[in-house]
Parts: sequence; C-alpha cells; structure tokens
Amino acid sequence: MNDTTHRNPPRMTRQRAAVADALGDTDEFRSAQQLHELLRSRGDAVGLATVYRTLQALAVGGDVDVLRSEDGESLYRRCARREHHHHLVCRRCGRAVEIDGPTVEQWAASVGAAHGFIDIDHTVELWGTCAACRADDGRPN
Amino acid sequence: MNDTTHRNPPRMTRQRAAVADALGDTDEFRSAQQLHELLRSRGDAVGLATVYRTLQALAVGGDVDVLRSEDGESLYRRCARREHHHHLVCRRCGRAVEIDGPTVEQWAASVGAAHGFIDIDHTVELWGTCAACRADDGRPN
DNA sequence: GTTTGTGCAAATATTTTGCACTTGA
DNA sequence: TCAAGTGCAAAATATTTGCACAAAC
Repeated sequence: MNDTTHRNPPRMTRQRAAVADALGDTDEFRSAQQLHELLRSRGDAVGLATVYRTLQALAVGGDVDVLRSEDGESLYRRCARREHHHHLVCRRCGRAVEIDGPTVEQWAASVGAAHGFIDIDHTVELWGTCAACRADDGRPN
Repeated sequence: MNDTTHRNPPRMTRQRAAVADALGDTDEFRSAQQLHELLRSRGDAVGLATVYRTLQALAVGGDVDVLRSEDGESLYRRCARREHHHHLVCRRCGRAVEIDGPTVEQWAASVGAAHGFIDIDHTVELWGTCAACRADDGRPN
C-alpha cells in the first residue's frame, strides 16, 4: 500500500512552541511580521521564514484562523471555537469578536447553486473600530 | 476661500480611454496585470504604473468595483449598478454575478453596534467555479 | 541515523513612487 | 501655458523557496 497521503504529526521544536505561545495569549489578529517582532523582543527569536511556515501549518491544521486585512496582509489568531465562524475585527488593533452569520452559510450555497456555480466558498468579515481604539482617537498605532 | 478639497475632472487621455475600454466589454473581474497585458496585445499599450493609477482613480470615483482574489490580488470590474452590492465570482475565470446580501447590511451594522464598534464595513464575497469552467475541468487556466 | 525543521539569503510578485518628459485643455 | 498625466526604472511589501545545517524522535 502506497501511503503518500499519510502525514506524521509535526515535531515539537522550540520555534513551534514559541509561535504557538505568541498566538495563545491574545484575542487580536496578528500578522506574521508582528509575531516575528514580538518573539524577537521577548528574546525568543524565530526566523521570519519559520514564522510563516509555522503559521501556515497551524492554519492547515485548523489550529489558527487566517484572514486578510483590508490592505491584503494575512492575519492570524487562535480562536476559541474550531467550527466555522466569522469575525468582527478592529481595523486599528486587530481585536476580534467571533460571530455567527445567521443564515450566511446556506444563503451562500443557494445563491451559488442558482447560478450554476459549484464548490462555493464565502468570505464574510466585518471591520470596524473598537471602543478602546475609538477612545485612543488620533493617536498613531 | 481655501479649496484644497476641490478636484478637477480627470483629463481624457488615450491611456485612460484604453483602460476604461478594456474594462468595458466583459463581465469578468480582471487584475491590473491582465488588463496591462490585454492592452499590450491589442496594440494599445499603456504603462503598467499608469494602469494601476487609472484603476485606482476609477475605483475612488466609484466607476469600477475592486475586490481581492483568494490569493490577495486586486481585481477590477465595471459593474452594472453603482449601488453597493456583492458578487459571486468564479475563482477560475473571474466571471461574476452581482448579488444582494438579503439583510447583510443591517445585520453588519447591528452586530457591530452590539459590540461597541463604529464605522462598520463589511466584506461579503462568494467564490465558486462557474459552469463553463467546470466543463473545462482539468485544463490549465 | 533518518527525516523534519530552521535560518538566511535570494527569488517572486504585486503595487507604489520619484522624476524627467509629454500632453490635454 | 502649465497643471495633470505618463513611462520607466527603482523601491517598498509581503511572502515563498533553495539549500546547507541542526535537531527531534
């Protein structure tokens, strides 16, 4: 039997632990660059390429959620639930609230089918400015 | 009176007309690079930077819709309606159908308010494979 | 001892920008 | 005329990849 599809569990390395840890203690979406910098400042430096590779692996495994900021940067966060959900994200600080699209899922599927499209996927994200950032007003972030 | 906010109408140049024209005859979302190549092949070449600048201007003016492909590239299309709407886009060829989010707009606003966020914006796009591309199956794009 | 992971530097890819030159009105 | 638009090449970003070396199991 040819098991090219089999995949061993990822090895536990200092770097993987560090990235997971950096993601662990926040409710904010963070970019790979931010996490890289955060780790460096903590004195637990990890190569930028490794940060990218690790985040990608975590995302594939469903351990972190990924979304694109309004200017196209990928942002990562370890969410409370593993099931599919959407977010209300602060465009200033990245803080996010997990939300359910009421009927979004089935609406998406039916609209797709009605037009003869298959393999429907949907992006539903809400962007805003959170209360804390609103108070911080003019300040540069 | 200081009118720093005033803006003259854009000048009609060969390049602007070419870009507008390239957008005009299709229902597909296209990238700046694709439009640049399309114009070149038509023998009506326009500098890539100009294509980007023009598309950006058209987008600000509300003359074209912009959205980000699943891999982060900006795609442009001149839609039939100028009012806010969403799209069901073929991830293979870019062909798109304009759709209305049933209650998306007010749902977005209320969810935002419920969490103390202001200036709520939402991204709702549907991606799929259209019937024509499905028939084309394995073929490279 | 294998095999997977890491770091670094170089490669991609998209989009933006500085600047001298052209052109529309 | 002369402000606005253009082309080109260089810069800025974000992300990926090749490869030699290190480390996990």
